[in-house]
Amino acid sequence: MNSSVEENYLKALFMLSSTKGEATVNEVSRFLDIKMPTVNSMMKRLSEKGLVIHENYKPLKLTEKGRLEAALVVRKHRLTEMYLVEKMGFGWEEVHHIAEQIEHIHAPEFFNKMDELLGYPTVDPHGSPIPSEEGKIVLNPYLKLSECIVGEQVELMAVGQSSASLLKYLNTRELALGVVIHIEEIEPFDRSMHVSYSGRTSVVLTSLVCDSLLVRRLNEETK
Amino acid sequence: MNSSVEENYLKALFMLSSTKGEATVNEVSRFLDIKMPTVNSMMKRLSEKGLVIHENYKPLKLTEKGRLEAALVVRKHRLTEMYLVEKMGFGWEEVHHIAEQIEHIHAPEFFNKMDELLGYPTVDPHGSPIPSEEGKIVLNPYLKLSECIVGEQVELMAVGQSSASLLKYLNTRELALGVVIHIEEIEPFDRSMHVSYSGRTSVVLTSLVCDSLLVRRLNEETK
DNA sequence: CAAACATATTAGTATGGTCTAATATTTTGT
DNA sequence: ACAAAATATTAGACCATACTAATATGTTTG
Repeated sequence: MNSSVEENYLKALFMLSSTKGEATVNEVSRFLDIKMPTVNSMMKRLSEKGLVIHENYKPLKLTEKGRLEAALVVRKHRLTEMYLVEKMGFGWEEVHHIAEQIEHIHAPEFFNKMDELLGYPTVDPHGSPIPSEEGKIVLNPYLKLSECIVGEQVELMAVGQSSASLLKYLNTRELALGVVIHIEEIEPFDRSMHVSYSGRTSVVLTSLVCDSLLVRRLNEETK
Repeated sequence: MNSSVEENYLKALFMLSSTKGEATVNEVSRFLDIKMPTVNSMMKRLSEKGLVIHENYKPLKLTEKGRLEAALVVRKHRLTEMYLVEKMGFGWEEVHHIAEQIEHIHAPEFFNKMDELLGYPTVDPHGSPIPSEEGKIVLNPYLKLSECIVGEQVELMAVGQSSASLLKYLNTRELALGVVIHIEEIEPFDRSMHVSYSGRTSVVLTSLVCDSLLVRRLNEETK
């Protein structure tokens, strides 16, 4: 059984290495705000436990076992966040620090119950996938709005980063999750979009906003 | 801020000293299954933090501050148990070990939300009071069924100790929380009771069972 | 009341998880 | 390619939380 501290290192490594498949001691150190020697010795321990591959002066990698255990922590975190928002009525900005603690609870039945009550979601409202109990994750579930082209119809599924200001911005424009957006026009020089949705037409979204909105295509071929 | 380990010592002391107002190092040691010297040095620390009164070779007492912080841990534990049962559908036997972990989460808003969703309960189904946010507890909320007299009508509010066998026993007799029990007769020689409820009459409950059932009087004077 | 027993304390050790300072290695820039 | 900078590692310290062994105090009982 891993301690919550060990779980935090695994989770950090999981997230930092998600693209390149590896991460450095320095990156983990900055991410967790823990000094490098501490990270170093912890990585030695995790390596002895068979969770991390750590050769001197080389980047860190998770073993398959380490990847699984890290994914389960991420699963617990994201399920908790969704549960707090969907079932208890918290706002998205309030739940992170609670989930950071609850993710270390050792009680699979507790998280499986949340999963059940939430209807087995595979992604959270930030577009981040929720790993399954087996550590599986759906990949690239959503698309950025900015990657779409003129004429497409898409459904708003999640927001990439939910700053208070962005959420407020979306609110004032009645852009809620689930809204169907039709792309009318894209300005080539600044990549801003003219879109219509819910009766509104020619709403302009800057490229910054379009980069933050995660959508699903609704065209015929995707069905 | 107290660590979860410190919180466990405070909670132990709170529960062990609830009747006499004090407890010994030995009692805490047995209760937590931690060796006496460890308890001793921890009590020294808690004493320095102003949470415990500890004079050499004397019993331990909580200070007012210590009592409050302990009560808040108990509050978190009992609210969590109730929430898991009432809102998530767990059975009473499953929730203790989950609550033992969640009680150490530092997030008042989380527990206050549970409290709100539960309708601000003051006692849990074992008849144990749930301390308020200010550490206040209702005293002697319920009565044992065995303390009642012939002719009284009472409502089953809680069970003193919920062993699997007792719960099963109650189940087979359709004795659920909220059932109104009428006391028909008490056998003087073994203190067993003949009671009626929900259409059943002359059901015999042994004194052992009557000691475990916590009830509330329904007679006129109590209103 | 004194011996035996239970309880409490002190002293010393270990491990997990953190730090700083010193040193080693790798990467970067001229 | 070499010096400087960035990164990584080792060594040594500290605190929290546990332990065992040894000792001290308090309680019970013949």
